[in-house]
Amino acid sequence: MRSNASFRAFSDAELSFVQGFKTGEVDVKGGATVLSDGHDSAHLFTILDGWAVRVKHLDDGRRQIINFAFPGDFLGLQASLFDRMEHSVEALTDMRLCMFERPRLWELFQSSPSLGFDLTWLASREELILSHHLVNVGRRTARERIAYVILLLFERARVTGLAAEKAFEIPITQEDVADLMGLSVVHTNKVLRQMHHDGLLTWTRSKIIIKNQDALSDIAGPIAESRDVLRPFI
Amino acid sequence: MRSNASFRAFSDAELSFVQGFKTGEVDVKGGATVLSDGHDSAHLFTILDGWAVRVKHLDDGRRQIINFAFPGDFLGLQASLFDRMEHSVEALTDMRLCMFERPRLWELFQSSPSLGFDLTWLASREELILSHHLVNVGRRTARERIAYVILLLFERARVTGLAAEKAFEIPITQEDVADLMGLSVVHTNKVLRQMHHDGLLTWTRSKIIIKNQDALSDIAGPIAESRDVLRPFI
DNA sequence: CGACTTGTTGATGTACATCAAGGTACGTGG
DNA sequence: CCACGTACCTTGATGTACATCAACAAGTCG
Repeated sequence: MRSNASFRAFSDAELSFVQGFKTGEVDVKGGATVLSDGHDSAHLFTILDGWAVRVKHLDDGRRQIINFAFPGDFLGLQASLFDRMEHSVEALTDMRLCMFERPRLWELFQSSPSLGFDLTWLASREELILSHHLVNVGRRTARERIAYVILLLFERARVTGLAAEKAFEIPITQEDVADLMGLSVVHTNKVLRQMHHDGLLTWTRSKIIIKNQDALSDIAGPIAESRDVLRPFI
Repeated sequence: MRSNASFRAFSDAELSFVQGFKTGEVDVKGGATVLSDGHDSAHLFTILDGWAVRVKHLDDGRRQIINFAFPGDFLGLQASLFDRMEHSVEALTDMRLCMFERPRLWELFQSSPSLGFDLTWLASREELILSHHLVNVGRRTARERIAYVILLLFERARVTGLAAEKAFEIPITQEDVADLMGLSVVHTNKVLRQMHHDGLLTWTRSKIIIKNQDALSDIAGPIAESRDVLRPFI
């Protein structure tokens, strides 16, 4: 874990505390539901490996992805603070999770201010990303939204180590992009084809190649600029 | 402040700490910009009185409201954690703010775990609300979205003490609703007129009367259910 | 091998945006 | 007090970016 570049360095004191706080690791199969809407959870998780989505299913089948979740992200905080999930978390790939006991969350704040601070940092950062999604879905065209998502995924894949120079593999379908950005699959596909035709990128069966990053950035706009500060440990 | 029902009870220790942490109060005129996009801020605020919006202005004039902000809400956390605002905060009404020094944020976590915990709670709750907005804007019809906002505002006005039984005054225009829910003003107005015609509500110049709350709730769906837990002090 | 998932494409439909015009309240200066 | 501007709301006509429907192609999997 220490070797993973997406975590910040942490002190020995923090390390020993985290070791005590942690109750084990779990493996989850791709496609499984990690946390489910409407339920509570006795555990908190941080992602050690694998990708997930936080997703809201409406009763009539409509589906909105709230955000992707990557290694280093924290899962289940809402269930802990509000006694109930308001969305589900579903594994996109096989995952490895670090598990904590929920009742000890309060203990964490008392014993380790720095880790408490990190938690606030994570929650605030997640909120920042959701505000970006909201701006995109609310006020930007399909082309802008999709360029934004592509760059977002590219950035994340790079950090996670899935990406080569300009090409990367992702466990994401076009339907996922559509459900994140409030579009239909069909329209998403058409925009993607158009972008392909314009020489911006290639998307073939979960492999994406960026052909013209500058042009994509222009379309995506300043909101896509990475605010990728060093991420806290937890 | 203690008398305001939207804050939780707090201990004497917390009280004295907060008194020390606080550097003063500020009054802000309605319409003023409290925090501006792209800038940093040397201060953090909690809202003692008045309403605001957190809003993103795109270069071509498009405008997305990220959320409303009410008494008890915390402003400027993002600027503190990420050294830069990614949206502006604009006062809708005259406001009274409680001001803190940003460098002392870290001190807060060290001295008072309970207040640190509250901060995480607030950040997580804001994230929860943004996820609701995202689901609405991404996957629900104009009518659903607007019913959702009406009930949201009604709930907030009640807590803030602006609302009578079924009628309330708000410092919000139809344009604000449109910009929150990713709609045009014109279409928002048409839906509102239709709702009026259907006997659901009346909206006349910043005064709203709920005529049929059950029907509105049905349209708004379960997402509008208030998750209104007791709010922490800070 | 069929069943299923994912991607692709064209035809058609519609929920929304945009444009244009006017109406009502309220403020402000003469 | 009136003339004027301005902010907000209202309504109809027109346009379009998107959704929906339908069909098929190409993997992939048990």
